[in-house]
Amino acid sequence: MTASGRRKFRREGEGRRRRDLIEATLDCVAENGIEGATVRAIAQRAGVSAGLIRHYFPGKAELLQAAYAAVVKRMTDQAKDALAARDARPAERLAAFVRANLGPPVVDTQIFALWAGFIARAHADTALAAVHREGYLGFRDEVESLVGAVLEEAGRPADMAVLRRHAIAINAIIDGLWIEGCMASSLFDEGELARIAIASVAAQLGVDLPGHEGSGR
Amino acid sequence: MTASGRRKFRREGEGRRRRDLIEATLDCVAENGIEGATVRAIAQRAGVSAGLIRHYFPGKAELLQAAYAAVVKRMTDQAKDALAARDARPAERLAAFVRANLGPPVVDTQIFALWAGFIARAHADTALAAVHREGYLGFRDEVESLVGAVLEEAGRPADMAVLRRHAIAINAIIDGLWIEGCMASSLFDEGELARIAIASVAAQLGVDLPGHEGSGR
DNA sequence: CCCGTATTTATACGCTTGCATAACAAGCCG
DNA sequence: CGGCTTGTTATGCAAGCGTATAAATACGGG
Repeated sequence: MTASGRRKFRREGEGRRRRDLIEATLDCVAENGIEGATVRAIAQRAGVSAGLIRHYFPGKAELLQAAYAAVVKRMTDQAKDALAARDARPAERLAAFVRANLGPPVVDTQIFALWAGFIARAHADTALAAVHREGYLGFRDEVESLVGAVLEEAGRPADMAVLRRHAIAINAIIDGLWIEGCMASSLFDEGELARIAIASVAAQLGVDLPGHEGSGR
Repeated sequence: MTASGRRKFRREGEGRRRRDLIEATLDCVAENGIEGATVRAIAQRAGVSAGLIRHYFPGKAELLQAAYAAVVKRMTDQAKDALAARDARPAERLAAFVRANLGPPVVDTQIFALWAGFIARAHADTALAAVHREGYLGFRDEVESLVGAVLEEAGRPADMAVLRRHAIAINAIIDGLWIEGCMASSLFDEGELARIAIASVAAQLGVDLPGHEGSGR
């Protein structure tokens, strides 16, 4: 008898392993904060030994960066899906965009925990900050171009400066409501955040948007 | 020769020491994130030995709670000062409130770093979460009562539900702009955030507020 | 079928962390 | 001015961290 206590294992492709490790990292961060994402905890959740992490990532820092990039991608993809789905009127697309960002898949305790954990760390970690900035600017550009189309449709085309201010404000509304929703989801009815946001955006732009009370119902 | 390498020290009152330790904790968190706030780092910055912390706080967790409570107090006090200063028209008070929350003392990298660090941890630490919730609800109540007064002045008193929705939206605008300002202050001119917020709030409520472009200048 | 290689595990190392403890000294009270 | 209280320091400890390294295993190509 060999008495070999060594674990059996299967070899996996690099892509698969990296994905699993990132997913395990996100689970750990969501559950116990970023400080709960230790190398050992991540490895255990991924079902591998701790040393394997350093076979696929130069260090823990790089794994965290990859994990945060995955979070950013998940959030922005959700929003962009909402845009691709409708190629209808600009006002409808803007409303759908707002709704997508304040609905169940994005407004989520776990995603917020990830966001908060990484945002906090981004202050001391310039690499994480870069990942964040990239995703953020993409989001804001999206809002700006949507607003431009909506105002054009309404016959009130706006110059760049006005457009920029609208985008900043609308972005703030979405962000603010998203945070409130994530941190105290029990305080809001289903769809309430989206309705508040759409009404607020409509007031901001001085247009009617499908889905809020002043829109013909 | 005694060869005593032991440090000289002065005895201080309890209040003073606790305040210094909290201040040192905030400095550490702001500088290196919450993970940079180790017992030893805090003690060094406070100019005392590490063991003293446990003489004034049961453990590190309680020190962090006290520090976060100090942050919350600092932020809300700033805003409430803006209210006390003017007992003029409700519209002016609301504008001052918004401006106070989006000006230099509150919009600040360091305060944001503190906020982000604690918010992230609040997900796994129920005591911190309680501290946060308390400060947050106070803020929102303030907004709600201000909005009520403004609408009353405008001759359009609103029922509770409408008031609540307005407060949620306005709170979101302030929060969102605050975050944007803290994270990318270089992207905004001086006072720009406050101007955008006031314009947005004015549009939201359908009233004129002192300090935005449609207000008679 | 066996060898070679790349994946994976296991173990150990150095460091830092929060916390406990005991020695020490500052300042008050008699 | 000497003793006592207690604020304060210094030292040590066990646990946990990220990382380095070498052994062991899976699995494809000869």
